[in-house]
Amino acid sequence: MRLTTKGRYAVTAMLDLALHSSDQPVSLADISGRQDISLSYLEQLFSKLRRNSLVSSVRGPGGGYRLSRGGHDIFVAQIIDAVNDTVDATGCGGAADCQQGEVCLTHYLWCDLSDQIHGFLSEISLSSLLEKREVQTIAARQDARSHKSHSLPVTEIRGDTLPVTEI
Amino acid sequence: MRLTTKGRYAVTAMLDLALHSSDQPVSLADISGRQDISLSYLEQLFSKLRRNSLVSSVRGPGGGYRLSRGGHDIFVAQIIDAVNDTVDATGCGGAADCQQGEVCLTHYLWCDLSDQIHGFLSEISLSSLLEKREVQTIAARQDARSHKSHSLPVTEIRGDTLPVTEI
DNA sequence: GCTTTACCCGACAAAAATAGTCGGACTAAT
DNA sequence: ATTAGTCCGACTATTTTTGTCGGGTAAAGC
Repeated sequence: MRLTTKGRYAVTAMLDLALHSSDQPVSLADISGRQDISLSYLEQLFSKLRRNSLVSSVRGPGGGYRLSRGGHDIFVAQIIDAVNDTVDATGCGGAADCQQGEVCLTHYLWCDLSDQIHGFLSEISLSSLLEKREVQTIAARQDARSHKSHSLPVTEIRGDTLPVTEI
Repeated sequence: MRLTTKGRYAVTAMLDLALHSSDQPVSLADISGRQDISLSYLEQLFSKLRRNSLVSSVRGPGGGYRLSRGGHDIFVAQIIDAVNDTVDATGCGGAADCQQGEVCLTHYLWCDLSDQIHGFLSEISLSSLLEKREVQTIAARQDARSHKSHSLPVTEIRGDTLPVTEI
C-alpha cells in the first residue's frame, strides 16, 4: 500500500462524488472544476475505480459517475488500492529469493506494519469521514458562538505543524 | 504524510538498527549489506534521521549509528516525517487561497483522514513492532510443532492477496 | 438523422520524486 | 600513517506522477 498524491486525488474525488450524490450522475467535468484536478487525469483514475467496481458510469449527455454502492460500504483502502495498481512484487515474493533469515526479518516486520496500515484504512468508510466531519463542524460552530469566535472553525482542528496538502 | 518506498527504507533501516543494538554502533555498510539498500542512499536517509535526532552517530573506525533513545520511544510516524522533508504547502495553506466553501470541504475531509493516519502511525513504536512480531513468530513455531509443519511460519501471517513489497 | 455531451482508451510527454553515483572532505581508532 | 567510518553536495539515471492529445463509442435531444 502506497500513500501518494494519486491516492489523495482519488479519495478526494470519491468524497466529492459522495457529497453530490443524487438521482443524477456527476460528470467528471464537475469534479474537475470543483476539486481542481485535470479532466484527463480524472478519466484515468475513474477508469481504474470503475474496473474495481467502486463507481458506475452513465454515458451520453447528462451522464457521469455514481458511487456503485452506499458510502458506508466504500472504504479508503479500497480506493487507494484501486488506483495504485502497480503491484510490482520486487524483492522477495513471499519467501522466494530471501537470502538469510536475518535479511528478511525486518522485511517481514515492515509487512506487518503494512498490514496494520491497510487494516486501519479498511475500516474508514467514505460515510464515516463525512459524518465525523459534519459533527466536528457543527461542534466547532457551536463553540464559536459561545466562546471567542473563529472565522474558520474547521481550520482549528488541524494545527499548522503538519503540512496541509500532504496526507 | 506520504507513504512511499523511501519511508519503507527508513523504517526498515531503523528496525535493523534496533535489532542489532549493542554497545557497538552499527555501520551503514552493515545495514546496506543486510537490507540491500545502497550505501549512499542510506547516507542520505540517515543524514535526515540524525538531524531529526532519531539516531546519533559515532565517527571513525568502529563507528556507526545508534538509536538516539529506546525503541519504545521512537515511532513510525517520526521516521517517515523525518525522511519526507518535502513539506510543499501547495494548494491552500490553511485557508489562504481556498475559493468557495465547496472546494475546500473535501480538502478538509482529506486533511482529517491524514490526521487519522498520522495519529495511527504515531502510536506504533519500533519496540512494539519487534515485540508483536516476536510473539507471532514464537506462536507460529509452536503451532508448526504441534500441527502439520510449515517451513516458514512467518510467511503464514500475511496472505498473498497483498503485495509483499508494498506498504 | 445530426449534433452534442459525456464516457472510454491508448499513446505520448513533461515534470517531479526516487534511487543511486561520485568525489571529496573530516574524525578517530589502530 | 593508515584505515574505517561518517559527512556533504552535486550530479545522474530511473521511475512515478501528472497531464496532453487524438480519436473512439454511447445515448439524449433536436
